[in-house]
Amino acid sequence: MKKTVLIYGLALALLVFLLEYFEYRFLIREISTELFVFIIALTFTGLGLWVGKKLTSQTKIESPPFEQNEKAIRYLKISERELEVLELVAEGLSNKQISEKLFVSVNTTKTHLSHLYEKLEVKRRTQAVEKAKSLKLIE
Amino acid sequence: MKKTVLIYGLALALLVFLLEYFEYRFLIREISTELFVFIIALTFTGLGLWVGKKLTSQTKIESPPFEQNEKAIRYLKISERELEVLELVAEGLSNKQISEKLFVSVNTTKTHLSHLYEKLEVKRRTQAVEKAKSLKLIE
DNA sequence: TTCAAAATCATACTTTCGGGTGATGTACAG
DNA sequence: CTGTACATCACCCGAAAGTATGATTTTGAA
Repeated sequence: MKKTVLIYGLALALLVFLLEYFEYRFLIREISTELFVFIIALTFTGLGLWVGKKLTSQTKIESPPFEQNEKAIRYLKISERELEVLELVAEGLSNKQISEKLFVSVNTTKTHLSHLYEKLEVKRRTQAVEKAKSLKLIE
Repeated sequence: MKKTVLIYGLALALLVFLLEYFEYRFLIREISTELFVFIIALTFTGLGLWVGKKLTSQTKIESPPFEQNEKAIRYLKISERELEVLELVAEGLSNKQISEKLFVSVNTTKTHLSHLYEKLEVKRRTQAVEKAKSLKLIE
């Protein structure tokens, strides 16, 4: 942002001096003054647009890139592994599929899930996913 | 947008003519040419910035208030009742709870769900919810 | 080292889901 | 009137999910 302003300032200064240097030699006397003014106006309009775009494009946020609510995770004492299971549940995987992905037994997955249900105060996987999403624990 | 461009064009034209009219009378001879150029540059930079802002501010959308994809619902031949069940499933309710809410038997709910799974080409309720949300069938 | 939390797994049991099939009633278009 | 779509319900069966309890191992902090 500061860089943009600096570049713009330099460009402006340079142009002013160039114009000043050439003004009586070629431009002003050969082309009409109105055209001269028009060219300057157009040039700086372009520059203004460009700068405006530069300045706003950084402010404009397309789609918030998902900020995981780590505070909530810590507060609810949800462990790494439990969060992994939760993410896979949210993808619609069955306990069996989750177990295969994580290289553990189905029993382990079920244990993790039970703990998750307690911590999230829910009874079913669908509710867990809903709550986790609303709390931004997962995407 | 078109209005903005029009206003901008008129302003530009007007300014050019004004400057042309006054150029030899007062400005050019009294103030230095470099200052003259500078003022024009600054003015049109401002205009450029303003126009740029006008053009981009309309593109920015705050938060789309959820537009149900009715075309998809029709295309997938999902019935009213099925959609109701789907919404309740998405809220994390069990088949039993859904049945009680809709005053039907669990069997009916299960039948609706079976049809939904076929139409959505999924196997489980969690996947159905995921797909339905991505297709904007439900919120 | 000791203690606690986390991760792992097991066994047993209950509940819920989902698939398959078929039946009935209604409403609506052709 | 007849076929089609929809909604309703039932029964059965197997798979998946969830509960309860207990055990072992790992890990990291006190």
